[in-house]
Amino acid sequence: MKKSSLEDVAKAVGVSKTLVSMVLNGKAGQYGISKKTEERVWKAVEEMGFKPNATARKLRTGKSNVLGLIVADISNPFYAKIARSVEDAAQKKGYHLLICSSDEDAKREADLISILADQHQVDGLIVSSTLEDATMFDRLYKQNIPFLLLDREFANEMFPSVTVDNRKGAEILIQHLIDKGSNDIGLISLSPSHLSSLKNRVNGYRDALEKNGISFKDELIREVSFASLREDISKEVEFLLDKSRQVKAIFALNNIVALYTLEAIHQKGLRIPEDVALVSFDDIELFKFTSPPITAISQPLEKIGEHAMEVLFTLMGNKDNQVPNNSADHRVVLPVDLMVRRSCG
Amino acid sequence: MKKSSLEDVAKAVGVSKTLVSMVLNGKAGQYGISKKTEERVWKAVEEMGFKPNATARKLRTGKSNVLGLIVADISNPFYAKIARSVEDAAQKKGYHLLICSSDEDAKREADLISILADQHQVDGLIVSSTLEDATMFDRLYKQNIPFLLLDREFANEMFPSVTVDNRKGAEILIQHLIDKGSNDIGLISLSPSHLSSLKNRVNGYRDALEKNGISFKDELIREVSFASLREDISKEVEFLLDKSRQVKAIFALNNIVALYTLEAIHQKGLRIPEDVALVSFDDIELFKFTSPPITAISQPLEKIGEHAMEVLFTLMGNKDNQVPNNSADHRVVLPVDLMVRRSCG
DNA sequence: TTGAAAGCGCTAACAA
DNA sequence: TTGTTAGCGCTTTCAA
Repeated sequence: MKKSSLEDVAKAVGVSKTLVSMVLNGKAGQYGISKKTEERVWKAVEEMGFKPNATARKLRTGKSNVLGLIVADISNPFYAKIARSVEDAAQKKGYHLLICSSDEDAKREADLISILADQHQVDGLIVSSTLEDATMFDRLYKQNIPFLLLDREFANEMFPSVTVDNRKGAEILIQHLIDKGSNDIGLISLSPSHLSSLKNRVNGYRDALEKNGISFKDELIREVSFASLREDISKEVEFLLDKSRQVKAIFALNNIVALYTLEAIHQKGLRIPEDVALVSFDDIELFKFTSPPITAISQPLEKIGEHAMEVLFTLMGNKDNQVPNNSADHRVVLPVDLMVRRSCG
Repeated sequence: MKKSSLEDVAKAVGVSKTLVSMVLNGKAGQYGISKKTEERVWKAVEEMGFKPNATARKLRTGKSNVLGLIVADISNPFYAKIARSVEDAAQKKGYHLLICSSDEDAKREADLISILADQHQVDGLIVSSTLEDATMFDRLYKQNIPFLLLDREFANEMFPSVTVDNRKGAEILIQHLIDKGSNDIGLISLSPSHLSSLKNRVNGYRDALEKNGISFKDELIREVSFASLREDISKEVEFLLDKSRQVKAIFALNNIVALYTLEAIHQKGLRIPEDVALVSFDDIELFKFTSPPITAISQPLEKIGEHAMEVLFTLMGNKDNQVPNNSADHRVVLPVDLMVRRSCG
């Protein structure tokens, strides 16, 4: 069974391809095509089960209704939720998503960006970037390819982005710990630690200490590697919870770190929150079910997708007109919520 | 900055588009292009940062290196893991994935299949289908579009598929419960219950009872709706754990059901496993961290992706030759593992 | 060893 | 109110 083309439909109806194309694109009125002809076209389209070839259309118009989404790891529930949120928002506008995982690998991410932008020529690109320098995005900008940074941004650049208020979130979280009586709070970060989201969380941590007149101790900030999370975290938990340090609470900088930290604490035979409190950024479903449930900062995931699409949509409409990509309108920072559970008393 | 085309490269080197195309596709040797010319072409390609336009290529050759993946919900960690597994396997062969969620909605799934197959004309389609009848896939078969069913299949059809041994898995799981002393075992299924994976799990449950001479009680099989899981499950847990029924264990048919069941049991103030045991199909990371950790059947997720790509790859190579889609070689059933944790004593 | 030309299926400018 | 034609960027005959 061969797929039918515009030409087949045109022949069947006895009109030109042009006319069929016009009807299909809802321009029958605009071109003053007679109602009767239009109906005959629709009927044939229906009967033949004709579906316009998106590839040909893309080649001609430059529009494919496909967007690229690059995240660190689609199997991380946090990104999976974000992806779903973006998918839903995109779907409402008739777009679909090419989803790729970069594994926080700069080379891989750069490759993916190039493949999606240069080869597949997606209409727009949404990236939760692991890159440290912005040249890749400068290039996209110069190439006039609409793109949007998600979750992470670049310090000195004004690229369009949708992020959450990481700094404020961390501050609220730490303030909560302090209110609960913890003063010596360990922090477990992870590399690549240049990520804006992580940096801002550390800043929020410092803000909270400062506001409460607690002195900042460099040695309480630990960093583990993405490649060897489990072992590193076990070691750092050991380090932080050494009696000499009097650490009574640990701030895990993201959901995965929180999980391994929880595991490490359990393995040491310590109780949460009696022996040590635990809080995390990136609230995930799982945190409701752990023992004990973990207090965390929750991000407005549905909003993230909605805003992402809204901004990107604007950008895509503005491909070659005056509104510059670096307009402040194109930088959205969403508020976060503190989810209080039982992991800090 | 405009993207460069084959023509630009050709002009820069002073040769024809044909030649550049040949070089780019690694056919320089095959056509006897001189080493010197080839080098000049590569140099120009490099300098100009030329990337072949995948859309144009697709239009000409029919190949896009894009596959479609349709799952119920990409934010369900089970599907997220599967997606990642497929992504990795696909990536190794140079393919990327258009990922869509159907929300177990038949209409939506059918639409997605049509959009991916007919409009975007993906090279292949991987579907974890929620459909009850197979006409959609009959159509794909007739259209010669390579596709593969994942996780779920159709009872009387021999479509290519990669599934796990749901029946055996459920049997092992229930046997484990019986060994631990449970005889009256409730089962919480969910609609759409026509899914082969779910049906087979119920069959496995019956197999185990039968082998142990335990009489099957219809009223112990409960079904909840995908749309109102939480409330339904709360009700069914209430029903099953009513004293009159003496149910000492509950089998949750998938991961989401398990979570809500866990929640419902906790809310009733009952202890697991002392008051009631709980087991689940679909092992997910989370089950290691719940209180108590949940005994479950684990599926070989990486293998699923690998086999999926292997089968699909064969199919794609066989688009129009003799090997029929319904060859037994194209139906893979993978074994599963019992992960014993603390939720059944 | 290389090039010219046709054509994949569509849309849009222009003509009628 | 409808049709003709060119061309998006590529690959692939066929010819030289």
